Amino acid sequence: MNQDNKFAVCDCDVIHADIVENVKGNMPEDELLYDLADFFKMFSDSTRIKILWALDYEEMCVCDLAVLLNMTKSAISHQLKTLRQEKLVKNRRDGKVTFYSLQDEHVKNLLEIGMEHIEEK
Amino acid sequence: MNQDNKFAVCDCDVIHADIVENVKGNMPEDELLYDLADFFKMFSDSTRIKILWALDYEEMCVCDLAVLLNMTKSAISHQLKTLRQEKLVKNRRDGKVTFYSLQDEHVKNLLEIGMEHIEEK
DNA sequence: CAAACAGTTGAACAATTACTCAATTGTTCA
DNA sequence: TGAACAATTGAGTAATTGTTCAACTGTTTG
Repeated sequence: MNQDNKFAVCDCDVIHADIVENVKGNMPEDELLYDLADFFKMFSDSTRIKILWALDYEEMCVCDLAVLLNMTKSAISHQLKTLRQEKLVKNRRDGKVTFYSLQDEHVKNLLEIGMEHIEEK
Repeated sequence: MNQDNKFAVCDCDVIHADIVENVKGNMPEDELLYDLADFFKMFSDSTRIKILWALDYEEMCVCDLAVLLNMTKSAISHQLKTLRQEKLVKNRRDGKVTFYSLQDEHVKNLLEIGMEHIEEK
Protein backbone atom coordinates (compact mmCIF):
# COMPACT_ATOMS: atom_id res chain seq x y z
CA MET A 1 0.00 0.00 0.00
CA ASN A 2 2.92 2.31 0.62
CA GLN A 3 3.86 1.71 -2.96
CA ASP A 4 0.40 2.67 -4.12
CA ASN A 5 0.85 6.05 -2.52
CA LYS A 6 4.43 6.59 -3.55
CA PHE A 7 3.54 9.17 -6.14
CA ALA A 8 0.50 10.47 -4.34
CA VAL A 9 -0.29 14.14 -4.80
CA CYS A 10 -1.91 14.27 -1.40
CA ASP A 11 0.19 15.95 1.25
CA CYS A 12 -0.73 13.84 4.26
CA ASP A 13 -0.51 10.38 5.78
CA VAL A 14 -3.24 7.81 5.51
CA ILE A 15 -5.26 8.01 8.69
CA HIS A 16 -7.87 5.30 8.25
CA ALA A 17 -6.31 3.03 5.67
CA ASP A 18 -8.95 0.32 6.01
CA ILE A 19 -11.82 2.68 5.27
CA VAL A 20 -10.00 4.24 2.33
CA GLU A 21 -9.28 0.84 0.82
CA ASN A 22 -12.86 -0.30 1.21
CA VAL A 23 -14.29 2.80 -0.41
CA LYS A 24 -11.70 2.69 -3.18
CA GLY A 25 -12.79 -0.83 -4.01
CA ASN A 26 -16.42 0.17 -4.34
CA MET A 27 -15.92 3.43 -6.26
CA PRO A 28 -17.23 3.37 -9.85
CA GLU A 29 -14.93 3.97 -12.79
CA ASP A 30 -13.73 7.53 -13.36
CA GLU A 31 -15.38 7.69 -16.77
CA LEU A 32 -18.75 6.81 -15.31
CA LEU A 33 -18.37 9.49 -12.65
CA TYR A 34 -17.54 12.07 -15.32
CA ASP A 35 -20.70 11.08 -17.18
CA LEU A 36 -22.68 11.41 -13.96
CA ALA A 37 -21.29 14.90 -13.41
CA ASP A 38 -22.16 15.87 -16.98
CA PHE A 39 -25.70 14.63 -16.45
CA PHE A 40 -26.20 16.68 -13.28
CA LYS A 41 -24.56 19.66 -14.99
CA MET A 42 -27.75 19.89 -17.01
CA PHE A 43 -29.65 20.80 -13.84
CA SER A 44 -27.03 23.22 -12.53
CA ASP A 45 -28.26 26.22 -14.51
CA SER A 46 -31.57 27.97 -13.89
CA THR A 47 -32.21 28.54 -17.60
CA ARG A 48 -31.97 24.84 -18.30
CA ILE A 49 -34.10 24.04 -15.25
CA LYS A 50 -36.77 26.41 -16.54
CA ILE A 51 -36.67 24.78 -19.96
CA LEU A 52 -36.97 21.31 -18.44
CA TRP A 53 -39.74 22.47 -16.13
CA ALA A 54 -41.65 23.96 -19.05
CA LEU A 55 -41.21 20.92 -21.25
CA ASP A 56 -42.36 18.67 -18.45
CA TYR A 57 -45.63 20.54 -18.65
CA GLU A 58 -46.00 20.35 -22.42
CA GLU A 59 -43.97 20.20 -25.61
CA MET A 60 -42.94 23.64 -26.83
CA CYS A 61 -41.13 25.28 -29.73
CA VAL A 62 -38.01 27.43 -29.45
CA CYS A 63 -40.01 30.64 -29.86
CA ASP A 64 -42.41 29.68 -27.09
CA LEU A 65 -39.49 29.03 -24.75
CA ALA A 66 -37.82 32.29 -25.79
CA VAL A 67 -40.98 34.25 -24.99
CA LEU A 68 -41.57 32.34 -21.76
CA LEU A 69 -38.04 32.94 -20.46
CA ASN A 70 -37.67 36.35 -22.09
CA MET A 71 -34.47 35.32 -23.81
CA THR A 72 -33.25 35.20 -27.39
CA LYS A 73 -33.95 32.21 -29.59
CA SER A 74 -30.21 31.81 -29.92
CA ALA A 75 -29.60 31.47 -26.20
CA ILE A 76 -32.45 28.97 -25.91
CA SER A 77 -31.24 27.04 -28.92
CA HIS A 78 -27.75 26.72 -27.48
CA GLN A 79 -29.13 25.32 -24.24
CA LEU A 80 -31.45 22.96 -26.09
CA LYS A 81 -28.46 21.65 -27.97
CA THR A 82 -26.63 20.68 -24.79
CA LEU A 83 -29.83 19.18 -23.36
CA ARG A 84 -30.22 17.17 -26.56
CA GLN A 85 -26.63 15.95 -26.37
CA GLU A 86 -27.27 14.70 -22.85
CA LYS A 87 -30.43 12.98 -24.11
CA LEU A 88 -32.71 14.96 -21.83
CA VAL A 89 -34.86 16.43 -24.60
CA LYS A 90 -35.83 15.38 -28.09
CA ASN A 91 -37.29 17.35 -30.99
CA ARG A 92 -39.65 16.89 -33.89
CA ARG A 93 -40.05 19.23 -36.81
CA ASP A 94 -43.44 20.34 -38.12
CA GLY A 95 -42.97 22.71 -41.02
CA LYS A 96 -41.02 25.72 -39.89
CA VAL A 97 -41.52 24.91 -36.24
CA THR A 98 -39.38 22.57 -34.12
CA PHE A 99 -41.10 21.15 -31.09
CA TYR A 100 -39.06 20.07 -28.09
CA SER A 101 -40.15 17.62 -25.42
CA LEU A 102 -38.63 15.64 -22.55
CA GLN A 103 -36.81 12.44 -23.38
CA ASP A 104 -36.14 11.31 -19.83
CA GLU A 105 -38.84 10.33 -17.38
CA HIS A 106 -36.54 11.00 -14.42
CA VAL A 107 -36.56 14.77 -14.87
CA LYS A 108 -39.68 15.53 -12.86
CA ASN A 109 -38.56 13.11 -10.17
CA LEU A 110 -35.15 14.74 -9.88
CA LEU A 111 -36.55 18.25 -9.70
CA GLU A 112 -38.91 17.15 -6.94
CA ILE A 113 -36.08 15.65 -4.90
CA GLY A 114 -34.20 18.91 -5.37
CA MET A 115 -37.23 20.84 -4.16
CA GLU A 116 -37.46 18.69 -1.06
CA HIS A 117 -33.86 19.46 -0.20
CA ILE A 118 -34.40 23.20 -0.63
CA GLU A 119 -37.42 23.15 1.61
CA GLU A 120 -35.59 21.24 4.35
CA LYS A 121 -32.71 23.68 4.42
CA MET B 1 -50.55 40.33 -22.88
CA ASN B 2 -49.01 42.50 -25.56
CA GLN B 3 -48.04 44.82 -22.79
CA ASP B 4 -46.29 42.05 -20.90
CA ASN B 5 -44.09 41.44 -23.87
CA LYS B 6 -43.52 45.05 -24.77
CA PHE B 7 -39.96 45.05 -23.52
CA ALA B 8 -39.29 41.43 -24.32
CA VAL B 9 -35.71 40.55 -25.18
CA CYS B 10 -36.89 37.67 -27.31
CA ASP B 11 -36.66 38.29 -31.04
CA CYS B 12 -39.73 36.45 -32.18
CA ASP B 13 -43.53 36.38 -32.09
CA VAL B 14 -45.50 34.27 -29.67
CA ILE B 15 -46.48 31.12 -31.48
CA HIS B 16 -48.52 29.23 -28.90
CA ALA B 17 -49.64 31.98 -26.54
CA ASP B 18 -52.01 29.71 -24.59
CA ILE B 19 -49.32 27.18 -23.75
CA VAL B 20 -46.85 29.88 -22.79
CA GLU B 21 -49.36 31.53 -20.48
CA ASN B 22 -50.25 28.25 -18.81
CA VAL B 23 -46.65 27.29 -18.18
CA LYS B 24 -45.80 30.78 -16.98
CA GLY B 25 -48.55 30.52 -14.40
CA ASN B 26 -47.19 27.24 -13.02
CA MET B 27 -43.50 28.18 -13.02
CA PRO B 28 -41.94 28.49 -9.53
CA GLU B 29 -40.35 31.73 -8.37
CA ASP B 30 -37.00 32.66 -9.87
CA GLU B 31 -35.29 32.58 -6.49
CA LEU B 32 -36.40 29.01 -5.89
CA LEU B 33 -35.11 27.97 -9.30
CA TYR B 34 -31.73 29.55 -8.55
CA ASP B 35 -31.58 27.57 -5.31
CA LEU B 36 -32.45 24.42 -7.20
CA ALA B 37 -29.65 25.08 -9.69
CA ASP B 38 -27.21 25.67 -6.83
CA PHE B 39 -28.24 22.39 -5.28
CA PHE B 40 -27.67 20.40 -8.47
CA LYS B 41 -24.40 22.27 -9.03
CA MET B 42 -23.05 20.20 -6.13
CA PHE B 43 -23.41 17.08 -8.29
CA SER B 44 -22.00 18.65 -11.44
CA ASP B 45 -18.35 18.05 -10.56
CA SER B 46 -16.75 14.62 -10.42
CA THR B 47 -14.61 15.49 -7.41
CA ARG B 48 -17.70 16.39 -5.39
CA ILE B 49 -19.51 13.29 -6.64
CA LYS B 50 -16.60 11.15 -5.48
CA ILE B 51 -16.66 12.83 -2.07
CA LEU B 52 -20.41 12.29 -1.74
CA TRP B 53 -20.10 8.73 -2.93
CA ALA B 54 -17.36 8.03 -0.39
CA LEU B 55 -19.23 9.67 2.48
CA ASP B 56 -22.34 7.71 1.59
CA TYR B 57 -20.28 4.63 2.34
CA GLU B 58 -18.83 5.87 5.62
CA GLU B 59 -17.79 9.03 7.43
CA MET B 60 -14.27 10.10 6.58
CA CYS B 61 -11.73 12.77 7.51
CA VAL B 62 -10.17 15.24 5.10
CA CYS B 63 -6.93 13.26 4.94
CA ASP B 64 -8.76 10.06 4.05
CA LEU B 65 -10.57 11.81 1.23
CA ALA B 66 -7.33 13.41 0.02
CA VAL B 67 -5.62 10.00 -0.12
CA LEU B 68 -8.66 8.34 -1.70
CA LEU B 69 -8.95 10.92 -4.49
CA ASN B 70 -5.21 11.57 -4.74
CA MET B 71 -5.69 15.30 -4.24
CA THR B 72 -4.39 17.89 -1.79
CA LYS B 73 -6.15 18.45 1.52
CA SER B 74 -6.66 22.03 0.44
CA ALA B 75 -8.58 21.10 -2.70
CA ILE B 76 -10.72 18.67 -0.73
CA SER B 77 -11.32 21.20 2.03
CA HIS B 78 -12.49 23.81 -0.47
CA GLN B 79 -15.01 21.37 -1.94
CA LEU B 80 -16.18 20.27 1.51
CA LYS B 81 -16.84 23.90 2.33
CA THR B 82 -19.19 24.35 -0.62
CA LEU B 83 -20.87 21.03 0.18
CA ARG B 84 -21.34 22.20 3.76
CA GLN B 85 -22.81 25.50 2.61
CA GLU B 86 -25.36 23.60 0.56
CA LYS B 87 -26.11 21.43 3.59
CA LEU B 88 -25.08 18.23 1.86
CA VAL B 89 -22.42 17.26 4.38
CA LYS B 90 -21.82 17.93 8.05
CA ASN B 91 -18.69 17.59 10.19
CA ARG B 92 -17.69 16.69 13.71
CA ARG B 93 -14.33 17.26 15.28
CA ASP B 94 -12.49 14.59 17.25
CA GLY B 95 -9.17 15.93 18.46
CA LYS B 96 -7.08 16.96 15.49
CA VAL B 97 -9.30 15.09 13.06
CA THR B 98 -12.50 16.41 11.46
CA PHE B 99 -14.91 13.78 10.28
CA TYR B 100 -17.32 14.52 7.45
CA SER B 101 -20.55 12.68 6.76
CA LEU B 102 -23.67 13.09 4.63
CA GLN B 103 -26.36 15.43 5.88
CA ASP B 104 -28.94 14.68 3.18
CA GLU B 105 -30.63 11.34 2.74
CA HIS B 106 -31.44 12.12 -0.91
CA VAL B 107 -27.84 11.89 -2.09
CA LYS B 108 -27.74 8.13 -2.72
CA ASN B 109 -31.15 8.31 -4.35
CA LEU B 110 -30.08 11.10 -6.69
CA LEU B 111 -26.87 9.37 -7.69
CA GLU B 112 -28.81 6.23 -8.48
CA ILE B 113 -31.26 8.09 -10.70
CA GLY B 114 -28.29 9.64 -12.47
CA MET B 115 -26.78 6.20 -12.98
CA GLU B 116 -30.01 4.94 -14.49
CA HIS B 117 -29.99 7.76 -17.01
CA ILE B 118 -26.38 7.06 -17.98
CA GLU B 119 -27.11 3.40 -18.52
CA GLU B 120 -30.13 4.12 -20.70
CA LYS B 121 -28.18 6.43 -22.97
C1' DC C 1 -38.53 32.84 -57.19
C1' DA C 2 -38.19 35.88 -53.26
C1' DA C 3 -39.69 37.50 -48.89
C1' DA C 4 -40.62 36.01 -44.19
C1' DC C 5 -39.69 33.54 -40.35
C1' DA C 6 -38.14 29.42 -37.22
C1' DG C 7 -34.08 27.72 -35.83
C1' DT C 8 -28.97 26.77 -35.78
C1' DT C 9 -24.17 27.83 -35.52
C1' DG C 10 -19.47 29.67 -34.38
C1' DA C 11 -16.68 33.23 -32.61
C1' DA C 12 -16.12 36.54 -28.96
C1' DC C 13 -16.69 38.09 -24.30
C1' DA C 14 -17.72 38.21 -19.41
C1' DA C 15 -18.51 35.58 -15.44
C1' DT C 16 -17.82 31.55 -12.82
C1' DT C 17 -15.16 27.89 -10.98
C1' DA C 18 -11.69 24.17 -9.52
C1' DC C 19 -7.31 23.86 -8.12
C1' DT C 20 -2.62 25.54 -6.43
C1' DC C 21 0.23 27.79 -3.27
C1' DA C 22 1.51 29.90 0.91
C1' DA C 23 0.12 31.34 5.23
C1' DT C 24 -2.63 30.46 9.24
C1' DT C 25 -5.58 28.20 12.97
C1' DG C 26 -6.42 24.67 16.29
C1' DT C 27 -5.33 20.52 18.65
C1' DT C 28 -2.26 16.94 20.55
C1' DC C 29 1.61 15.34 22.92
C1' DA C 30 6.35 14.93 24.24
C1' DT D 1 6.19 25.40 25.76
C1' DG D 2 7.08 24.08 21.13
C1' DA D 3 7.15 20.65 17.52
C1' DA D 4 3.97 18.03 14.61
C1' DC D 5 0.07 17.59 12.02
C1' DA D 6 -5.06 18.07 10.57
C1' DA D 7 -7.61 21.42 8.51
C1' DT D 8 -8.94 26.03 6.79
C1' DT D 9 -8.45 30.22 4.23
C1' DG D 10 -7.59 33.84 0.62
C1' DA D 11 -5.38 35.29 -3.43
C1' DG D 12 -4.07 33.99 -7.94
C1' DT D 13 -4.60 31.33 -12.27
C1' DA D 14 -6.19 28.44 -15.99
C1' DA D 15 -10.16 26.38 -17.77
C1' DT D 16 -15.01 26.19 -18.42
C1' DT D 17 -19.41 28.15 -19.42
C1' DG D 18 -23.71 31.14 -20.53
C1' DT D 19 -24.99 34.69 -23.40
C1' DT D 20 -24.57 37.88 -27.34
C1' DC D 21 -23.99 38.97 -32.03
C1' DA D 22 -23.99 38.21 -36.81
C1' DA D 23 -24.31 35.11 -40.36
C1' DC D 24 -26.44 31.24 -42.00
C1' DT D 25 -29.88 27.04 -43.14
C1' DG D 26 -34.36 25.27 -44.07
C1' DT D 27 -39.24 25.66 -44.73
C1' DT D 28 -43.47 28.04 -46.01
C1' DT D 29 -46.17 31.07 -48.70
C1' DG D 30 -47.44 34.85 -51.76
